[in-house]
Amino acid sequence: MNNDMTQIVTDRKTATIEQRAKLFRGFADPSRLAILGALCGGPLVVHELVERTELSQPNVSNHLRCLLDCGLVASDRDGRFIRYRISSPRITALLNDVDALLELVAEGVEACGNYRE
Amino acid sequence: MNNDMTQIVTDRKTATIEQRAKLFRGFADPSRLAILGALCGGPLVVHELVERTELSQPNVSNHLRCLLDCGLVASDRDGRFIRYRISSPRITALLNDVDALLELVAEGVEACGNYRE
DNA sequence: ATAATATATCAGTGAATAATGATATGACGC
DNA sequence: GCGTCATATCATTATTCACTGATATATTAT
Repeated sequence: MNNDMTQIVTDRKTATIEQRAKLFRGFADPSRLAILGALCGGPLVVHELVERTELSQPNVSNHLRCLLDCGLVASDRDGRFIRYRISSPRITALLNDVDALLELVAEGVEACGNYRE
Repeated sequence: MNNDMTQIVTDRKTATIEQRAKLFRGFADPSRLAILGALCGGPLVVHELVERTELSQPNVSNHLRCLLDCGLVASDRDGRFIRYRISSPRITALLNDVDALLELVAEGVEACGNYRE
Protein backbone atom coordinates (compact mmCIF):
# COMPACT_ATOMS: atom_id res chain seq x y z
CA MET A 1 0.00 0.00 0.00
CA ASN A 2 1.16 3.52 -0.71
CA ASN A 3 2.80 5.19 2.21
CA ASP A 4 2.03 8.73 1.17
CA MET A 5 -1.52 8.20 2.33
CA THR A 6 -0.76 10.86 4.93
CA GLN A 7 -2.56 13.38 2.83
CA ILE A 8 -4.50 16.43 3.70
CA VAL A 9 -7.50 14.48 4.80
CA THR A 10 -6.14 11.56 6.90
CA ASP A 11 -9.79 10.50 6.97
CA ARG A 12 -11.11 7.98 9.44
CA LYS A 13 -11.76 5.47 6.70
CA THR A 14 -8.08 5.01 5.91
CA ALA A 15 -7.20 4.66 9.55
CA THR A 16 -9.89 2.07 10.01
CA ILE A 17 -8.73 0.09 7.02
CA GLU A 18 -5.30 -0.18 8.59
CA GLN A 19 -6.85 -1.30 11.85
CA ARG A 20 -9.04 -3.81 10.12
CA ALA A 21 -6.08 -5.21 8.26
CA LYS A 22 -4.10 -5.47 11.45
CA LEU A 23 -6.94 -7.24 13.21
CA PHE A 24 -7.36 -9.64 10.32
CA ARG A 25 -3.66 -10.38 10.43
CA GLY A 26 -4.17 -11.41 14.02
CA PHE A 27 -6.37 -14.21 12.72
CA ALA A 28 -4.47 -14.91 9.53
CA ASP A 29 -2.07 -17.48 10.82
CA PRO A 30 -2.60 -21.21 11.33
CA SER A 31 -0.78 -21.23 14.66
CA ARG A 32 -2.85 -18.45 16.14
CA LEU A 33 -6.03 -19.97 14.76
CA ALA A 34 -5.08 -23.27 16.38
CA ILE A 35 -4.59 -21.49 19.68
CA LEU A 36 -7.86 -19.58 19.38
CA GLY A 37 -9.66 -22.75 18.33
CA ALA A 38 -8.37 -24.57 21.36
CA LEU A 39 -9.41 -21.72 23.63
CA CYS A 40 -12.91 -21.73 22.16
CA GLY A 41 -13.41 -24.95 24.09
CA GLY A 42 -12.62 -23.15 27.33
CA PRO A 43 -9.68 -21.54 29.12
CA LEU A 44 -6.33 -23.32 29.05
CA VAL A 45 -2.89 -22.81 30.53
CA VAL A 46 0.12 -22.48 28.29
CA HIS A 47 1.47 -26.00 28.48
CA GLU A 48 -1.97 -27.34 27.63
CA LEU A 49 -1.96 -25.17 24.53
CA VAL A 50 1.49 -26.46 23.68
CA GLU A 51 0.24 -30.04 23.91
CA ARG A 52 -2.86 -29.48 21.84
CA THR A 53 -1.36 -27.36 19.12
CA GLU A 54 1.94 -29.25 18.89
CA LEU A 55 3.75 -25.96 18.60
CA SER A 56 6.90 -25.20 20.55
CA GLN A 57 6.48 -23.45 23.88
CA PRO A 58 8.25 -20.24 22.85
CA ASN A 59 6.22 -20.17 19.70
CA VAL A 60 2.97 -20.46 21.64
CA SER A 61 4.11 -17.77 24.05
CA ASN A 62 5.04 -15.47 21.19
CA HIS A 63 1.64 -15.88 19.59
CA LEU A 64 -0.12 -15.49 22.91
CA ARG A 65 1.64 -12.22 23.45
CA CYS A 66 0.41 -11.03 20.09
CA LEU A 67 -3.12 -12.18 20.81
CA LEU A 68 -3.00 -10.63 24.27
CA ASP A 69 -1.71 -7.31 22.98
CA CYS A 70 -4.42 -7.26 20.35
CA GLY A 71 -7.00 -7.95 23.03
CA LEU A 72 -8.18 -11.19 21.45
CA VAL A 73 -7.38 -13.23 24.54
CA ALA A 74 -7.14 -12.42 28.23
CA SER A 75 -5.02 -14.09 30.88
CA ASP A 76 -5.19 -14.81 34.60
CA ARG A 77 -2.40 -16.09 36.73
CA ASP A 78 -3.23 -19.24 38.66
CA GLY A 79 -0.31 -20.12 40.87
CA ARG A 80 2.58 -20.75 38.58
CA PHE A 81 0.27 -21.29 35.65
CA ILE A 82 -1.19 -18.64 33.46
CA ARG A 83 -4.60 -19.37 32.14
CA TYR A 84 -5.67 -17.87 28.83
CA ARG A 85 -9.18 -17.40 27.54
CA ILE A 86 -11.02 -15.84 24.63
CA SER A 87 -11.65 -12.23 25.57
CA SER A 88 -15.06 -11.83 23.97
CA PRO A 89 -17.80 -14.02 22.53
CA ARG A 90 -17.62 -11.81 19.46
CA ILE A 91 -14.42 -13.60 18.58
CA THR A 92 -16.05 -16.98 18.62
CA ALA A 93 -18.84 -15.48 16.56
CA LEU A 94 -16.39 -14.14 14.03
CA LEU A 95 -14.72 -17.52 13.70
CA ASN A 96 -18.10 -19.10 13.10
CA ASP A 97 -18.90 -16.54 10.45
CA VAL A 98 -15.68 -17.35 8.71
CA ASP A 99 -16.54 -21.01 8.72
CA ALA A 100 -19.91 -20.19 7.21
CA LEU A 101 -18.27 -18.10 4.51
CA LEU A 102 -15.78 -20.87 3.95
CA GLU A 103 -18.56 -23.23 3.01
CA LEU A 104 -19.28 -20.96 0.08
CA VAL A 105 -15.76 -20.25 -1.03
CA ALA A 106 -13.70 -23.20 0.17
CA GLU A 107 -12.94 -24.46 -3.32
CA GLY A 108 -11.80 -21.08 -4.51
CA VAL A 109 -9.66 -20.55 -1.47
CA GLU A 110 -7.99 -23.89 -2.03
CA ALA A 111 -7.39 -23.00 -5.64
CA CYS A 112 -6.00 -19.52 -5.01
CA GLY A 113 -2.27 -19.74 -5.58
CA ASN A 114 -1.45 -16.29 -4.27
CA TYR A 115 -0.25 -17.61 -0.98
CA ARG A 116 1.16 -20.71 0.55
CA GLU A 117 -1.10 -23.58 1.51
CA MET B 1 3.46 -23.82 11.68
CA ASN B 2 5.00 -27.27 11.59
CA ASN B 3 4.85 -28.93 8.21
CA ASP B 4 4.88 -32.48 9.46
CA MET B 5 1.20 -32.12 10.29
CA THR B 6 0.62 -34.71 7.58
CA GLN B 7 0.23 -37.33 10.24
CA ILE B 8 -1.76 -40.47 10.36
CA VAL B 9 -4.97 -38.66 10.94
CA THR B 10 -4.97 -35.72 8.48
CA ASP B 11 -8.15 -34.81 10.33
CA ARG B 12 -10.61 -32.29 9.00
CA LYS B 13 -9.81 -29.82 11.77
CA THR B 14 -6.24 -29.30 10.61
CA ALA B 15 -7.32 -28.88 7.02
CA THR B 16 -9.93 -26.37 8.03
CA ILE B 17 -7.49 -24.35 10.07
CA GLU B 18 -5.31 -23.97 7.00
CA GLN B 19 -8.32 -22.94 4.98
CA ARG B 20 -9.43 -20.48 7.58
CA ALA B 21 -5.97 -18.97 7.73
CA LYS B 22 -5.88 -18.67 3.99
CA LEU B 23 -9.28 -17.01 3.90
CA PHE B 24 -8.26 -14.58 6.64
CA ARG B 25 -5.14 -13.73 4.70
CA GLY B 26 -7.42 -12.76 1.84
CA PHE B 27 -8.75 -10.02 4.10
CA ALA B 28 -5.54 -9.24 5.93
CA ASP B 29 -4.19 -6.61 3.62
CA PRO B 30 -5.03 -2.90 3.49
CA SER B 31 -5.14 -2.84 -0.30
CA ARG B 32 -7.56 -5.71 -0.58
CA LEU B 33 -9.68 -4.28 2.23
CA ALA B 34 -9.78 -0.97 0.40
CA ILE B 35 -10.95 -2.75 -2.72
CA LEU B 36 -13.56 -4.77 -0.85
CA GLY B 37 -14.69 -1.68 1.02
CA ALA B 38 -15.17 0.20 -2.23
CA LEU B 39 -17.10 -2.72 -3.72
CA CYS B 40 -19.39 -2.82 -0.70
CA GLY B 41 -20.91 0.38 -2.07
CA GLY B 42 -21.78 -1.42 -5.30
CA PRO B 43 -20.09 -2.93 -8.36
CA LEU B 44 -17.19 -1.02 -9.92
CA VAL B 45 -14.93 -1.41 -12.93
CA VAL B 46 -11.19 -1.61 -12.49
CA HIS B 47 -10.25 1.96 -13.27
CA GLU B 48 -12.86 3.16 -10.79
CA LEU B 49 -11.22 1.01 -8.16
CA VAL B 50 -7.86 2.43 -9.12
CA GLU B 51 -9.20 5.96 -8.63
CA ARG B 52 -10.82 5.30 -5.30
CA THR B 53 -8.08 3.24 -3.73
CA GLU B 54 -5.20 5.28 -5.17
CA LEU B 55 -3.37 2.05 -5.87
CA SER B 56 -1.59 1.41 -9.14
CA GLN B 57 -3.54 -0.38 -11.83
CA PRO B 58 -1.37 -3.51 -11.88
CA ASN B 59 -1.57 -3.66 -8.13
CA VAL B 60 -5.35 -3.50 -8.19
CA SER B 61 -5.46 -6.15 -10.89
CA ASN B 62 -3.15 -8.41 -8.92
CA HIS B 63 -5.30 -8.13 -5.83
CA LEU B 64 -8.48 -8.58 -7.83
CA ARG B 65 -7.10 -11.79 -9.22
CA CYS B 66 -6.46 -13.01 -5.73
CA LEU B 67 -9.91 -11.99 -4.55
CA LEU B 68 -11.48 -13.54 -7.63
CA ASP B 69 -9.61 -16.82 -7.20
CA CYS B 70 -10.65 -16.94 -3.59
CA GLY B 71 -14.25 -16.37 -4.58
CA LEU B 72 -14.59 -13.17 -2.59
CA VAL B 73 -15.50 -11.12 -5.64
CA ALA B 74 -17.11 -11.93 -8.97
CA SER B 75 -16.67 -10.20 -12.31
CA ASP B 76 -18.69 -9.50 -15.43
CA ARG B 77 -17.38 -8.15 -18.67
CA ASP B 78 -19.12 -5.02 -19.89
CA GLY B 79 -17.71 -4.04 -23.23
CA ARG B 80 -14.08 -3.30 -22.67
CA PHE B 81 -14.67 -2.82 -18.96
CA ILE B 82 -14.77 -5.52 -16.37
CA ARG B 83 -17.09 -4.91 -13.53
CA TYR B 84 -16.33 -6.44 -10.15
CA ARG B 85 -18.69 -7.04 -7.26
CA ILE B 86 -18.79 -8.64 -3.84
CA SER B 87 -19.68 -12.28 -4.41
CA SER B 88 -21.82 -12.78 -1.32
CA PRO B 89 -23.54 -10.69 1.34
CA ARG B 90 -21.76 -12.88 3.87
CA ILE B 91 -18.62 -10.98 3.05
CA THR B 92 -20.17 -7.65 3.88
CA ALA B 93 -21.51 -9.24 7.05
CA LEU B 94 -18.06 -10.47 7.98
CA LEU B 95 -16.57 -7.02 7.46
CA ASN B 96 -19.26 -5.57 9.70
CA ASP B 97 -18.51 -8.16 12.37
CA VAL B 98 -14.88 -7.18 12.26
CA ASP B 99 -15.78 -3.55 12.71
CA ALA B 100 -17.90 -4.47 15.68
CA LEU B 101 -15.06 -6.46 17.19
CA LEU B 102 -12.72 -3.61 16.45
CA GLU B 103 -14.76 -1.34 18.68
CA LEU B 104 -13.82 -3.59 21.55
CA VAL B 105 -10.19 -4.16 20.73
CA ALA B 106 -9.12 -1.15 18.68
CA GLU B 107 -6.75 0.18 21.33
CA GLY B 108 -5.06 -3.15 21.78
CA VAL B 109 -4.71 -3.67 18.07
CA GLU B 110 -3.08 -0.27 17.72
CA ALA B 111 -0.73 -1.09 20.55
CA CYS B 112 0.27 -4.53 19.27
CA GLY B 113 3.74 -4.18 17.85
CA ASN B 114 3.92 -7.62 16.30
CA TYR B 115 3.26 -6.35 12.83
CA ARG B 116 3.60 -3.27 10.76
CA GLU B 117 1.13 -0.45 11.12
C1' DA C 1 18.73 -21.30 49.35
C1' DT C 2 18.27 -24.61 45.69
C1' DA C 3 15.95 -27.12 42.42
C1' DA C 4 12.23 -27.75 39.48
C1' DT C 5 8.41 -26.25 36.84
C1' DA C 6 5.91 -22.78 34.02
C1' DT C 7 6.13 -19.11 31.09
C1' DA C 8 8.24 -15.07 28.67
C1' DT C 9 11.74 -12.70 25.92
C1' DC C 10 14.38 -11.86 21.95
C1' DA C 11 17.89 -11.88 18.27
C1' DG C 12 18.76 -14.24 14.14
C1' DT C 13 17.28 -16.72 10.01
C1' DG C 14 14.51 -18.16 6.30
C1' DA C 15 10.32 -18.06 3.87
C1' DA C 16 6.25 -15.54 2.23
C1' DT C 17 4.36 -11.77 -0.21
C1' DA C 18 3.05 -6.84 -1.61
C1' DA C 19 4.38 -3.32 -4.83
C1' DT C 20 6.58 -1.86 -8.98
C1' DG C 21 7.69 -1.46 -13.96
C1' DA C 22 7.55 -3.35 -18.27
C1' DT C 23 4.88 -5.71 -21.24
C1' DA C 24 0.97 -8.46 -23.08
C1' DT C 25 -3.88 -9.17 -24.21
C1' DG C 26 -8.41 -7.77 -25.43
C1' DA C 27 -12.18 -4.63 -27.04
C1' DC C 28 -13.78 -0.64 -29.39
C1' DG C 29 -13.89 3.22 -32.83
C1' DC C 30 -11.92 5.20 -36.93
C1' DG D 1 -5.97 -2.59 -40.32
C1' DC D 2 -4.36 0.99 -36.71
C1' DG D 3 -4.53 3.50 -32.55
C1' DT D 4 -6.40 3.78 -28.07
C1' DC D 5 -8.39 2.58 -23.88
C1' DA D 6 -9.08 -1.06 -20.26
C1' DT D 7 -7.23 -4.73 -17.96
C1' DA D 8 -4.05 -8.66 -17.04
C1' DT D 9 0.45 -10.83 -16.44
C1' DC D 10 4.79 -11.56 -14.45
C1' DA D 11 9.60 -11.23 -12.89
C1' DT D 12 12.08 -8.59 -9.70
C1' DT D 13 12.71 -6.22 -5.40
C1' DA D 14 12.08 -5.10 -0.76
C1' DT D 15 9.59 -5.87 3.26
C1' DT D 16 7.29 -8.60 6.61
C1' DC D 17 6.85 -12.13 9.65
C1' DA D 18 6.90 -16.93 11.76
C1' DC D 19 9.93 -20.13 13.88
C1' DT D 20 13.91 -21.60 16.46
C1' DG D 21 17.29 -21.82 20.22
C1' DA D 22 19.17 -19.81 24.04
C1' DT D 23 18.18 -17.49 27.95
C1' DA D 24 15.54 -14.86 31.47
C1' DT D 25 11.87 -14.41 34.90
C1' DA D 26 8.48 -16.11 38.08
C1' DT D 27 6.38 -19.40 41.31
C1' DT D 28 6.32 -23.29 44.20
C1' DA D 29 8.33 -27.21 46.77
C1' DT D 30 12.03 -29.33 49.39
